[in-house]
Amino acid sequence: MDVSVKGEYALRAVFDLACRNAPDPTKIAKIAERQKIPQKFLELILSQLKQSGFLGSKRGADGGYFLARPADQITVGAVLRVIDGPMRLSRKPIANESADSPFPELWTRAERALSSVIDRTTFADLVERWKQKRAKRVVNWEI
Amino acid sequence: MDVSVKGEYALRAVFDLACRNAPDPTKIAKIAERQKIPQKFLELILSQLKQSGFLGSKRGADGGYFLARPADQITVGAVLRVIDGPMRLSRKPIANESADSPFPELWTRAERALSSVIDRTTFADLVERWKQKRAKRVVNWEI
DNA sequence: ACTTTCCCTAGTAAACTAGTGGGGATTGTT
DNA sequence: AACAATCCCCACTAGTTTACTAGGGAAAGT
Repeated sequence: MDVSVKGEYALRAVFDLACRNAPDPTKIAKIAERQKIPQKFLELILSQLKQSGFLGSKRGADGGYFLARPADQITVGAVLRVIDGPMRLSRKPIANESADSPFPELWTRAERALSSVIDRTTFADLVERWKQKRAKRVVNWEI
Repeated sequence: MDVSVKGEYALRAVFDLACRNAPDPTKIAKIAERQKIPQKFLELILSQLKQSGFLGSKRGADGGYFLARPADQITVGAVLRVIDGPMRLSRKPIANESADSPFPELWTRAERALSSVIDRTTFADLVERWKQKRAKRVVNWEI
């Protein structure tokens, strides 16, 4: 029960776009190269992220992908959910399964806990934290 | 990224044993019947739970399985981990992958959140909550 | 026209999931 | 000692999912 490779690629791709928050599109090839993702596979993923409304695209000579809305309005959880499917601990109960079990309540608690992290973290947060971390490291190197 | 059927079976089996906290062993067939788990599959799971130290067993005419330690010392998380594998959001970094990414930190936060639920919930907790719930329901019916 | 890009459908090897089957080893009972 | 009940162990498998790859087609810039 971990995030799929595909899911991680999707996050890395969105993060890549969030870093350069330029409005001009970034080419698939560039993202693939920087993030070390098989290009054809990435095409698939980006297309899916577009269908889901996270990304926009432009085609032709200097086309590419770009964020469809500001980075502080895209959460890690939302991206993960469209790529990897709903991220629940419980599974859907089969037909006439007696729900007389202590687990459903446990699952909702667990899901809430998980959600409190991934649905409250936006890509803007990630970029900011990452920049601060880099800054810190540079300072330490200088000393 | 949800709990496998096998994982859920394991939890239900341990819960079943935790409910009747008798020291005398319970037969696989009984657990399978009560929890509606394919018997042969359950054998596999119980054996694995025994290898991992959660259960003990006795064989022969009236053998069966029993909890190897008190229910308040077995957590949901621990059981889930031995059956479904480590429950991390991150995946192991491949060889020389640059760890220069904002995700590892996010994953540890998410894992901690999840852990705060599943590693702090013991089967004793589950049994207690479940009994209270039943009691409540009965009272409501009576009124 | 021509190239560069995104776009779309399909296929596929390997791994994993959720089981099943067959028999052996132990233990309690007759 | 014979026997039945039970756990124990190893292998096998249909179906699904994962992580890709192949091969083109459509639009936009120059």
